[in-house]
Order: sequence, then C-alpha cells, then structure tokens
Amino acid sequence: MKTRDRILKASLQLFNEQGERNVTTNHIASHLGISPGNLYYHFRNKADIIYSLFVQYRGLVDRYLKVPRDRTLTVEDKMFYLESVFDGLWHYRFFHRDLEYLLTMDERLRHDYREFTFHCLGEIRAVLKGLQEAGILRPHSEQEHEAMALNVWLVVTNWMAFLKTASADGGSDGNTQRELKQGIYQVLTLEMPYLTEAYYQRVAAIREQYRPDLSVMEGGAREEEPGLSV
Amino acid sequence: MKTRDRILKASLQLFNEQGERNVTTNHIASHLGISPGNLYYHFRNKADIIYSLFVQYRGLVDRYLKVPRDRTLTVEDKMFYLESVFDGLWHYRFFHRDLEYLLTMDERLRHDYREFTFHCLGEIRAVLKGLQEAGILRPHSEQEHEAMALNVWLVVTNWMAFLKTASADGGSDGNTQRELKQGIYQVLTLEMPYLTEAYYQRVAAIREQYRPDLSVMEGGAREEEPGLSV
DNA sequence: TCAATATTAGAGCATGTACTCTAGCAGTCA
DNA sequence: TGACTGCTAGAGTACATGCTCTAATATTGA
Repeated sequence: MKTRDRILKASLQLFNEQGERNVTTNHIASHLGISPGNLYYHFRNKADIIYSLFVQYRGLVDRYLKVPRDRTLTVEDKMFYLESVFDGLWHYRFFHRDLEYLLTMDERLRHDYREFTFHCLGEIRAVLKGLQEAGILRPHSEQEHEAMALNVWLVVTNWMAFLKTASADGGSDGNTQRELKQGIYQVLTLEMPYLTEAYYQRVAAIREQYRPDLSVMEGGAREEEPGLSV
Repeated sequence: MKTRDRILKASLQLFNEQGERNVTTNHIASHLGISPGNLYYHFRNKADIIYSLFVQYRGLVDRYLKVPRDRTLTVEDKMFYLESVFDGLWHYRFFHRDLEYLLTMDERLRHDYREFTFHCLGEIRAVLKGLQEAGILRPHSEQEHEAMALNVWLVVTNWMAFLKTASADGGSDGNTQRELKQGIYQVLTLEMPYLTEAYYQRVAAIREQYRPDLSVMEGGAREEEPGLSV
C-alpha cells in the first residue's frame, strides 16, 4: 500500500479511536513508523489529511445514497439506505465529533461540507417523496417533507454522539457498534405515524428488530435511587 | 462582581464566541486584565471552569423544566418549556459543541452530564405523558414515548450545531440567534402527527410562527447550479 | 548507465498551552 | 499597631504541537 494511503488509513483509525483533537501528526507518523517529514511530504498539513478523509466519506455516502428516479421505491430500498448510511457514519465516526471545530479551521472543508449537507437533505427528501409515490407514506406537502428530512438528518448524524455521551463507559467501541444500528429505530420512529395502513404492520415489525436496549446505557446512571447500589 | 464570577462570565462569553478549544486560560486572564496566577487561585484548572459552567447550565434548565405533577398540562406550558430550553441552549451554546471532548477529559463532568441527560429525558417523557392526559396528544405506549423523547432530545441539543454547519458564514451570532428558535418548529414537527383533532389546528398555527427561513442558509450553497454566479 | 525524480529519515524550531511559584498588597479584626 | 487571611501579579516552566529543513536513499526512464 502506498504511504499516502497508509497515512490516511492510520489517521482514520486513530481519529476514530481517540478523537481528532487527541491525535497529532507526530502520533500518526510514529504509529506508522515513519518520520514527520515523510508525512508532510504527502500532506500539506493536518487539515489536508482531514479533508482527504472527508472526500472518502462523501464518496462512500454518494455511492450508496443514489435514489432511483425511474422506478418506485420499496421498503427494502429504504432499509438499505439506512443500513448503508449508518455503516458510513460508523466508519468515519470521528468526523461528526469535532465537526464544528474542523469547519472553522478549514474554509474549503466548510464549503464542501455545507454543500454535502444540502445534497444529503435533498436525497432524504427524494426518498420521502419516493416512498409517498409508492404508497408507503401518506401524502404530505413539500414543506412537511422538508421538516421531516431535517429531523431525519439531525437524528442520523447525532445518534452516535448521543450514544457516546449516554453510555456508562464513555462509549467503548465494542458496545457502541452494536448499539449504533439502534439509531435506525429512532429514524423509523420519525416516520411511523406517516405510514399508510397497508404498510404499517410490516414496517413496525422491521423497526422492532432495531429497538434500543436501553439497559446498557442506563445501568448505573441513577445512583440516587434506592436499592441499586452494590 | 467577585473575581471568581467575572472569570466564569468571561469564560462563558469567550467559549461561546470562539469555542472552548480556541480559548486558553491565558486568554481568559488577559481578557479580564488579570494574571494567570490569579485565575488559578480561583479554579484548579480549565476543566474546573467548564464544570462550574455546566453546573450553572444544569441549574438553569432544572429551574425551567419543572413538570407539574398535580395538574394537567396546557399548550402554553409546552411552549414555555420549549422557549426556555432553547434560551438555555443559546446561553451556554459552547457546551454542546465540544461536548464529547469535554466528557473524555473530565470524569466528573461525564458522570454528571450523563445523569443530567437521563433526568432531562425523564422530564420530556413526563411532558409527553402530561400532554396525553390533557387530551392534547393521542395515547401511546411508554415505549413510543421513550422513542419520541429521545428524538426530541436529539433535535433540541443538536439544532444549534446544525445551524452553525449549515449557515453560509459559519454561523455569525446575529443570524444564528434569530434562527435558533426555529428549532422549535422542528420539535413540533415531531409531535404534529400525534396531536388530537381538537388541538391540531391550534398547535399548527403556533408552529407556523417558528417556520425556518431556509433562504438564509441556502444562499450560495449550490454554486454548480446555473445562473447563480455573480 | 546516469541523471532526474520520488520518497524517506530525523533533527529540530517557533509557538502555544496548561499550569506553578514566590512575593507582595489590601482589608480586617484584636 | 500588627498579625492574619484573602486576593493578586507576573515571571517562568515543562511539555506538546504543527510543521520545516537538509540530506540521504530508492526508483524510474532515456
């Protein structure tokens, strides 16, 4: 593997594990057993590495989130989108963590991420519209689709951060990856009341498979309640 | 004003304006015209300042988010909660930015914030239950309330971050504060389909007052579209 | 073959960061 | 008055960070 790709791979891994803020370019270099100078031969600076990872991430999402405009959508399509998007989020999970800081430090990233956001919102709206045309969702105005798409985006992009802050151990990777897909339950929650009667039972059954196991998170949270102490 | 309080006030202001990551203890001290030594006389370290600000924030939310268990809720109660919560979020807006980093750096903060999260989720559930008992929301299972409360929490705590990343200028304070309350529109979007017929029109009218003005955000986002360039 | 180019090592620098230490000032109370 | 306590100044430290520079080594192509 080319050194450039090894740097990207190691950076992604370290960022995901420890957070971008806690990983320096020197860490990345020493993790790979190469020199800092070598790293800076391949990337202008740290922001350049992060931007390259964003480009990978965007490519991944774009590859999966292609809404067919020539045929009606199915429930399977919808579930494929959800599974893919959450996989992508997991793979590049460092990104939505320090997002705001990253955007203030890199003008180019800010511009492109903003564009990416609106692109995704458009695709989410297209999915909603497609499901409506397929008779899976009841008809609603463009305005309602806009608002729903925004809520879907908020839940999807922030579910992982919620898990991290809410899990007892600060979100060890093992637990979190299992729990990640439970975000799908939350997204489906948004759409349940809009389902047509013909599809309600079926989607409800699918949703049930993703139900969050909140006991994992809640254990030990409320030590002031009696009878819980060891 | 006591020096300790001046430090907290200045820290909050600088954190909000520039982000916690970009504000050092030296910055805070020099902003106040005091010495670093003085600052460290009043606070053990930077995390101690942040924790104190969290305690203020929690106090603010707790003061407003008191659900009356002795009477039925009204739509006005609900709107008061929403307005108050978004005010609190605005006032301590630095907090939900670098949240994940802050929690990894301070064990005490992580524990207390986790507790705070579950407390808030409980209060949100109590509001939903209260609205249901008042005949404003249609009845649903505890499970549905749990899922809805989680989505409300996700939308509320992340609406501001979304605005920052989606607005063209990276979120100058002037625009953002105006747009902040539009998060209320998004929260009400979550609950619209659960409203009883008796209340639907009324809440819809209230909601309409908060409708996001997306033109502010979307201007200049899609330069690949023809006819938009100068 | 040999020169041009791509890649790498590693010492090291300028700056920033959180924080410490000592010494002194200001108000209070006996 | 004088000692005691709370508060403040400011120099300074140990360390980390992002990044640079030079020189050396592979690799490639004519």
